[in-house]
Amino acid sequence: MQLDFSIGELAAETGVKVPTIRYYEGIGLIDAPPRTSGNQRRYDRTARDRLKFIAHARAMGFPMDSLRSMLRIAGHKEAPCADLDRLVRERLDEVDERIARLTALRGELSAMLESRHHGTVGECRVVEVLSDHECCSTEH
Amino acid sequence: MQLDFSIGELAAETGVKVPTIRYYEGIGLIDAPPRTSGNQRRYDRTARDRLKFIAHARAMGFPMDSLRSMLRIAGHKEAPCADLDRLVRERLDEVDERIARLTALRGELSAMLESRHHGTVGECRVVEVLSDHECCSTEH
DNA sequence: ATAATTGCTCTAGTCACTAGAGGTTCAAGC
DNA sequence: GCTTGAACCTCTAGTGACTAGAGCAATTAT
Repeated sequence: MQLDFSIGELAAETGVKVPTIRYYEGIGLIDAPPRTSGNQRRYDRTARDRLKFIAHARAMGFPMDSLRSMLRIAGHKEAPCADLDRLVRERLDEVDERIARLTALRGELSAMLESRHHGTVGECRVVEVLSDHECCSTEH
Repeated sequence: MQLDFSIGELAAETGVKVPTIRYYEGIGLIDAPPRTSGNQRRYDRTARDRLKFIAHARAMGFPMDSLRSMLRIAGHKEAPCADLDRLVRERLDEVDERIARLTALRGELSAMLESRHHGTVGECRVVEVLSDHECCSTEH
């Protein structure tokens, strides 16, 4: 439990910005670390790992809520993995759905570009398509 | 140019909520419509189409900035389509990239689920993977 | 004519940060 | 040991794109 990192070093290690680290502490996502006699934060490796976990999960698009759940679960090392698995699976489903929606959108966008128009905005299919949801083949 | 819709009717027609319509007016995304003698907003079909355009483009994930550009361009009916095309093409590229990133993420998530663990969080690969970016095959 | 609904403006709240002011502490060089 | 400059501290306020609520006025239906 050595007190190794200043907040700046922690930021450099994890890629999370200094004010964001303080913000995370403020909202209770990470614990308040011990301080030096001069009131500066000092973090240990455990804190660093926890912040890496957070940074990575955020980068993967996990919402803040899921993060809190995951952190809570990850704290109970003897607990069953099922809950954690469920969160990951939910996220996986979300990702699948977003891929599907984006793929549909992709089709729409490229159809817009392909439909030849007469060179002026007035006759342009892009405007038309964007104004009229009915002409889309898919939902979004 | 008949004055047909109250703000509530416009909301019902377009799917954009009433306060959001007022917000759009406030930030100058749509024009301030004429008012009744009692100071209520009355919209015509042109305004409705414009709002539909906005709603649809937003639903397709166009950022607010692109929206403003598109609206500006769409207003000049005699202008060439090239600028509008460029916006759509940019968006298409963005969508392609997001699909690629999500697909990579999908792989990571399902790999997490597949790697068999021993039933407790302590040995769980999910925690490990989330803590350690190095073990990822891709960037996010 | 009255009641219910819808509308009006204005302020403030949300989330996840980010920026800045104004002041203190730490680490390095001399 | 002292000084300098970078990094740290707290606090307030701002961001974008809305959303919620208060308190009041207008419209619409009965």
